[in-house]
Amino acid sequence: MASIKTIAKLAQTSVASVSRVLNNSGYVSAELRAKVEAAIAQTNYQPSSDARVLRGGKSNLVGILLPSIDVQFFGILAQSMEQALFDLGYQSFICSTAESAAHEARYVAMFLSRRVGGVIAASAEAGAAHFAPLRARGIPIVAIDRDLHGYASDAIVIDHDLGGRMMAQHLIDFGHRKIAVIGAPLHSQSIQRRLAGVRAALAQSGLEPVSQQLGKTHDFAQSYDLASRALANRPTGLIGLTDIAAIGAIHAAHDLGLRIPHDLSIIGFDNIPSAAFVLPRLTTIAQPIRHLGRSAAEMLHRLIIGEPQTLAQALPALTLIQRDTTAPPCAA
Amino acid sequence: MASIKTIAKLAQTSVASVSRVLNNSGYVSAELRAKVEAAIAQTNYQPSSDARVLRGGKSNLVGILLPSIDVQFFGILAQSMEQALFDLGYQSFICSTAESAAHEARYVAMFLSRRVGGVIAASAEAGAAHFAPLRARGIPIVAIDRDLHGYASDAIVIDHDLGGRMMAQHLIDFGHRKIAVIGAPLHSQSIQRRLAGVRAALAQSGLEPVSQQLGKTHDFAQSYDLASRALANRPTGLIGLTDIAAIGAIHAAHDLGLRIPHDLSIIGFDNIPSAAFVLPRLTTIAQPIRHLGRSAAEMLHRLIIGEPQTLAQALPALTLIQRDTTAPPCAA
DNA sequence: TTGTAGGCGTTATCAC
DNA sequence: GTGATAACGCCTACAA
Repeated sequence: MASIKTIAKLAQTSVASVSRVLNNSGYVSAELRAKVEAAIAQTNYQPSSDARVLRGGKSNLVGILLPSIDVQFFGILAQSMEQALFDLGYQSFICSTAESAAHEARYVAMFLSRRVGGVIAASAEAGAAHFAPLRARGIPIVAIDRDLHGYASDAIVIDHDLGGRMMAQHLIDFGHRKIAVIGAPLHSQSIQRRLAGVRAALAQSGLEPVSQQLGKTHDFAQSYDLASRALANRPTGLIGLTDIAAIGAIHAAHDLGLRIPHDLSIIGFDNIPSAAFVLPRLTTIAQPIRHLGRSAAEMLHRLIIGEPQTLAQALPALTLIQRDTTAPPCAA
Repeated sequence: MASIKTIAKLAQTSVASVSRVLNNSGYVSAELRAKVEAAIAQTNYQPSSDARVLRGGKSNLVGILLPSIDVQFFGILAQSMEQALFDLGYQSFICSTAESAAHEARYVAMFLSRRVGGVIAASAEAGAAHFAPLRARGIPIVAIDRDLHGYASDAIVIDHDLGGRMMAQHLIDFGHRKIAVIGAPLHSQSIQRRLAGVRAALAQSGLEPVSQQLGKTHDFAQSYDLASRALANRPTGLIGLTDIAAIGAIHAAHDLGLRIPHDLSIIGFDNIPSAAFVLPRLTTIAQPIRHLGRSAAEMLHRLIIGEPQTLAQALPALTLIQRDTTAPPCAA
């Protein structure tokens, strides 16, 4: 593998001069610079990041910890973070933890040995102790989607509680009284928060869910099962804590012969692309996913370079997107 | 940052001994080992990968080049590769290239400076020259989903041509004669191959697409537009070169008042999770996505350690999954 | 304007 | 069994 020495030899000069043109620091004659650049081009030489880091430079590596990237919400989030970070000069390890603390711990150990400059995490557990070694070394951590009480330097987390309230209120405003809630994964902090918001709004109207079904995995098939169970209680409105849950519910309702929104109103959360492309089109609360990703990337960057944070980290608001799955309940 | 020296000092011994317990090589007395391990635990010390690599070790880094991970097909693929690779001891850079050769080149340069041990790529361009520097250094490249003529060490690519034929044949077997094709992104090699397969099968039955609409971006909204255009030619069957295309077509047909499959049959390709959760449920050709990802990871690993490849890299076959969007054409 | 040398954290080679 | 030490590739004083 070509090293700086190889280039120096090729250009008949010293490593110091090569280094100078590489970083254009110090003086180099135009002539020498030309020779060196020729050698570099010819060899396709790339300085070793390892050596640079070892020498005392920044690693420009960042770790991204997400439950998964095979569900679209996190796929979009991951891509927007990776791209923003790359443009800022960082390279990312995108890690899928499957909501498992054990997995997270393994990845954290890897981050440590790779000397990452920062971490963005949507962790399974709020305030998990395995983040302590990162903190101890002063490595900044940005929490995304979910808090990381006490361990995060900062956070990009939408108001899930409010989101939950919005979902419930939308159905209540339409006049629904028999409302069911389904969602997964149950141990996800954001899901729990949304659920709390839903229940709070319901309670304010003197209501309680006629059925509440939480599952472990975040997929259509399970959502279908949860919804089937919930529908046994004959709600007129159903809240999916994610779009995946809501879409599963559309199918369950369909298979039960229910017409949407005539017999059953359904609302979801996230506004993933599929939400607009199911039939009927799903009413949902939109999260500005890409925006969140970019914000997290920029926030981490500021943390890494030690720039003071702009306090007013105004995240774009959640917005209700009314499509075709919600309407007033039909007098039975 | 704690280094091996810190540990040595803490354990009152030399760096050499610490290194020995770290890699348990050579002799270390139980007593010394205990002291060293205590120091390591206490410090939460992790040896620097950079230094190890510099010293001459393997980097255990691999680069994964994909058009994107915000579409589910690639998200699933990326996650399965990353996980398999991590279990094999590698860390991955998952890079979204947006089908752009320029992006790819930037990432390749990064791979070079990071000294990755191998690369898995679904490249925008077959045989793109920017892979040459990797080849030159003997860095193995596994092509996935799409060939990389001349640049890949090996490839995990399904038979897209066959897949195309299967789609067309399914509709032909049902008796369809007026068949349209839509898909994107048009410059993707796999899309082109599937299209070729479709046209070949059609030609064998003396047919030609009544409309062929290819778009640039891989999303529902554009698919909707492509389908709307294609439907102007009144096909009885429509082939979506991806599930995304097919799902967009379902919506376009729906908005035009067409009943599926009564007025129009639709078939897709990939079998992403959404395919089973649209209404009506999409008939499609299933790719074993996760299996492909794992295979690519294992193949790259074998390449990296220099183990001879098992020639019979039997990939699981493509399978037709008939659901509710295809049926014989209705005599108009 | 250019070159020499030291040191970053590791591991392997050699003495002791 | 254990401890110095060289070397990996790079950058930066410092010397020339």
